[in-house]
Amino acid sequence: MEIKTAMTSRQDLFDTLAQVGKALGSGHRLVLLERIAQSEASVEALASAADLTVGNASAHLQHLRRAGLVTATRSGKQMLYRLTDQRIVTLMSLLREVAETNLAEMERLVSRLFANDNFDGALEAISRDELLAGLKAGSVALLDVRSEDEFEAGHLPEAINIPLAQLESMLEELPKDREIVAYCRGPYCVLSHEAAQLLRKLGYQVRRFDEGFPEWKAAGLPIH
Amino acid sequence: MEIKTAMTSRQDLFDTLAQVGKALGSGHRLVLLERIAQSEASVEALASAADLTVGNASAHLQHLRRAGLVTATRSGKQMLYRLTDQRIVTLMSLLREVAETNLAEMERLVSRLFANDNFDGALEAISRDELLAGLKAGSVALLDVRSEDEFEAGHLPEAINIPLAQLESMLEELPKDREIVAYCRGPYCVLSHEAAQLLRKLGYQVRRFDEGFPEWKAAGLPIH
DNA sequence: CTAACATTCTAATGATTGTTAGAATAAAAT
DNA sequence: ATTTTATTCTAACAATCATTAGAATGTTAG
Repeated sequence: MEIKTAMTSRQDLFDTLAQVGKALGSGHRLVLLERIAQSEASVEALASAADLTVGNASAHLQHLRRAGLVTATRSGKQMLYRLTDQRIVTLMSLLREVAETNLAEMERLVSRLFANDNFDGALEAISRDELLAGLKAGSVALLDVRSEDEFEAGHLPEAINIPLAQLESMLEELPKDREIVAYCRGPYCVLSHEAAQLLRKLGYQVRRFDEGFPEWKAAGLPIH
Repeated sequence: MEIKTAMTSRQDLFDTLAQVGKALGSGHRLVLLERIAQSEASVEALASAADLTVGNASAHLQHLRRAGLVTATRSGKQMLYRLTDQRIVTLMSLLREVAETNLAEMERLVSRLFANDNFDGALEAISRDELLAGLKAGSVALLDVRSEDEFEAGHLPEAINIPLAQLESMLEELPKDREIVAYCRGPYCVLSHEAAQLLRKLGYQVRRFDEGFPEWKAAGLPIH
């Protein structure tokens, strides 16, 4: 009898832990989390980022909320969702690493996502350590190609912001004397990739950062 | 059209990533993983550890396998399952930390699991850093209260193994001159807790380690 | 070759989850 | 007060998942 209650409370504990796992067990929710990690955002903004109906997005957000991954506060008519905890970014990075290491399909999907990268490896990514070294040496300029509100909510130091859609018409903003490093939301965000491709076609020295703003912030590096 | 294919391959990628999340989204699978993290084990052993029928355990193990978290090799009539990757232990630790930080219910469940700890805080746990310091100073003796085969498959350096069930009849094995630190499978394993309680009742100087063997190993610390 | 054993597969069941459309709620603007 | 806007809730349905019992597969021992 004693043993049985011990067993069930142990199982209850793992079931509760599993709630957090379950929250990470939906592609739609992972996309929502990736977007929330950039900046707090309204249900409508999140629904559009994840390509969901508002009702459905709201339901997924409740799910994330029950799992303790996000919190919501009201601001006027809107509810703004944010991550409860920077460790959630680390959790997602680790999930990604484990998946990339152990699931053969991931490799195929990643290369399909970045499929138009057919410029003989020129669009190779730059790692966090290389980027830090380049920034210290003053040899690279940072370009943030996310939307303005994501940029406003936080960005890498010294970065300039040109959302991808406006890039071609705002080339004069770019420095000519340094290599440009473009970044965006994270490893599976295509914005920096497309920016790098466009700029390279136009003759710029450019690479993309292989992570994004949330990973930089979660690593405790300085932000603005 | 181009955008649509980009969108779907992006969604496919997150869906595949979500497979790993889903694998972590079941209490039964988390219990299986905790046990597998101790040592490779047969389906029957795993089923019994998680209190499942063999068929059901097998189905869950297939699920974990498809998610890339475990691999299986045949040894005679048995299939032996093991973790693909030490990072999975880290992933579970992070899951636990996030859950404990952000889910109020976790606290209640943890304290219920260790409910008979009513010895005025005497059974307080010792952290990894304190343990390392104590080992270096030679002031603590390590006691592994897991089963023999888990111990054989790997244990903390200098630890002696007395499975909990035999502890009371093997007290002469314990050193009298040092504080004893008991450990077992991990933070949610009750074995070390019950051992510490028993020994304390018998007058020993004893605490429990607040993690377990898998976390120690995943941290890259030396094992035997 | 046959028997015994460990595991996986299959089919059927109930339980849980994802999704949509539309009603209900809550705050802000007219 | 009424309307508009943003979000959540409800009910319903389809899809997926967990579980069991039993058949099928593969391996070892006699």
